[in-house]
Amino acid sequence: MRNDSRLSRMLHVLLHMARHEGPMTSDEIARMLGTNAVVVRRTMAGLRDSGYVRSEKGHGGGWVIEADLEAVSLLDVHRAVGGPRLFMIGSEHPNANCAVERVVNEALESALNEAEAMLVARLGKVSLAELARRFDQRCRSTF
Amino acid sequence: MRNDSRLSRMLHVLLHMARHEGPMTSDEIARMLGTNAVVVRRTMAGLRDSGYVRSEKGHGGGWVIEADLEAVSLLDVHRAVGGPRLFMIGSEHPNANCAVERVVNEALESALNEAEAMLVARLGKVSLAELARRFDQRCRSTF
DNA sequence: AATCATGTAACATAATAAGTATCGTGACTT
DNA sequence: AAGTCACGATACTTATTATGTTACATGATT
Repeated sequence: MRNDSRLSRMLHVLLHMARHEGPMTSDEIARMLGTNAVVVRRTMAGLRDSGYVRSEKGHGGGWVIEADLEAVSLLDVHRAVGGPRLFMIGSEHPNANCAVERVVNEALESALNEAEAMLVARLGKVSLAELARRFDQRCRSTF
Repeated sequence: MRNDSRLSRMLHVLLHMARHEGPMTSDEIARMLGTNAVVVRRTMAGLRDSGYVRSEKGHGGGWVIEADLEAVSLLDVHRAVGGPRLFMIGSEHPNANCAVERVVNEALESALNEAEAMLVARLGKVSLAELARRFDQRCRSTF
């Protein structure tokens, strides 16, 4: 698999739901994302457990957004979908016996931790509402 | 596979070689890393192509470090081993048709690019010599 | 000539997101 | 009450990529 695109996909879905009246079915969402309804349900389950969306069965059922757009950040969504590991690179043996290895790993992990802290801060600062506003602005500016 | 540990491993090896007289065989290195000689050759090939190490066949052969420790940064080594992708997360469809998707992906990629720039800058600022000095200091400080 | 060490190719393994098929369950419609 | 719709859950498959492993060829040294 090339990339973990769960965060990207879920943000895409949440913003659509925010501008959509009534529930959206997993099938509709799947077509939107170019994937499968089962994948949608699987990924949205995390959002449901976090209370950002609600799901309803039966006729007229589907997914409804419940989140306060101002209160939910991209970081919140990242965590809701499982908060996967961010970096591809790293070290085996975090606590190595070899002194050389320890020096190397401390240098690497320090750099990685700093980058992760920045990324987390950055994602935590942007709300769903902010993204929605950017979308609205972009739409208006085409006139 | 959990993590791409090629950078970590190669730094570990380079620092050992910097403190080691004469060539080290792939087998010695493999035992040091807890892996296989073929994996060592495969990974070290990148360092050889970048001119950081030299390999010699036959009796008394093996790997010799050639890098100027002051001139080679962790970033250089990262690139020499293939410069793999740094982040696990990202978006499919960098240039989506959907305006919502574009807004989402721009926000994500902006944050990722910023974190990547910081990480690259951080790795580019540390030289092999600096790591070697840290190692030497740590050894001295145990007396 | 024998031995040692690298170079290379081919194949296996592990981890994980994603894709797919299937069946169960609850809810709404008629 | 029956039928349909949509989610829930399970199981299996696929794709990707670093890593592990086996085997053999090539070149250098003794």
